[in-house]
Amino acid sequence: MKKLIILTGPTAVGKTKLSIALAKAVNGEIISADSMQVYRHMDIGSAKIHPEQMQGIKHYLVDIMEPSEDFNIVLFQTYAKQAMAEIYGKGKIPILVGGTGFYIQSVLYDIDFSKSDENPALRAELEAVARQKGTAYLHSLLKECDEKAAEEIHANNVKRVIRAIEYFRQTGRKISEHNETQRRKQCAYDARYFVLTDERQRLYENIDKRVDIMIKNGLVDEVRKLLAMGCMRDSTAMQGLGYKEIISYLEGETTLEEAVYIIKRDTRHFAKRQLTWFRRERDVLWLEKNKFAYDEEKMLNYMLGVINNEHGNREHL
RNA sequence: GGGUGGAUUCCCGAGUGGCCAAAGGGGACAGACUGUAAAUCUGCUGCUUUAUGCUUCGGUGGUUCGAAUCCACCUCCACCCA
Repeated sequence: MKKLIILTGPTAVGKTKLSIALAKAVNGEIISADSMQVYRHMDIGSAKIHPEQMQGIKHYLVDIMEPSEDFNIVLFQTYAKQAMAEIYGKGKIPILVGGTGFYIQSVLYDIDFSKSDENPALRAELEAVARQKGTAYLHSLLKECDEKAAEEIHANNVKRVIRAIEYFRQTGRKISEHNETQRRKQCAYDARYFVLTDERQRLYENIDKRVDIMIKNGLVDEVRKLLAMGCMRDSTAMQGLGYKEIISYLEGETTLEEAVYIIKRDTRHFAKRQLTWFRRERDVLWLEKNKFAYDEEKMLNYMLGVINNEHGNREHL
């Protein structure tokens, strides 16, 4: 099995910095697993790595889309696999770095997304149904075609209810069964899955600080330019933290102060959700910064030890 | 100095005699997630031995079978008049 290193963790924990040192130490190249850094012109708000910071380490899946295009997990998986093939071809190790846990999972377990395309017309139709007849009614439609999915998905979670219905209408199969199969998949690589974390309070403080810096660095201007470029408010890219809130401000719906408060708060919520995701993942190696005295070299040494161990993650758990 | 309005659980805020451990929102905490995932959604939030239990609605005392709700005094805050 091929070696794959994953370095993830909640937003603002310090993944980027550590990833460069790691890539240098293992002769690796970095594939960004980040749903927002794929977009060009979204540098400040996505906390994108600067080219100088890369220190010659090649990065994949950064700046590959226009904000007007919709990125998604299937594209991610496709491109990431291509990048990995390229990296293995060079005899190097791919390092997946980024906070989008779902993206990481799609590669690690090679989740199968091939059977069902998204169908914008159907989605729009079902959204209209939800609006006109209510979420309970929409949910009852799901119950008719996939009872198990209906049990698992809360009626209020309209997006997921719609996807489940869409899946059934397009493939004639139940998404609940598909999910069940995918869940049982074994890891496709000889992987080391590191999750960098810090004490909750420190993490939150860093988030607040980072948002202030983003504003200072011109986030508002960045968003203004994106809008001038014709970016639509409801595009996937503009759902990113820091973008949708600044748009609200620019549209006069909130003050800048309120927007900043909301960005900070929602980023904290996001970090919490990331942590919940990683806790649930199997075979994860937690890198708690305080246990390494916040010393990057100590963390790196530990990681190298794990990486060079033939037995992989399990031996260390 | 005089007058009026206010003080509610971590915060904001509803509650004007029993159905109130107290609506709603926020935060915090926990969780779900398999083609929008920085999205979307859920749960929970006084204490405990979980009960016709205990403590809580600025403080003290009172009225009442019963008070966050009524009365008296006190403390603090806001505004108005001097």
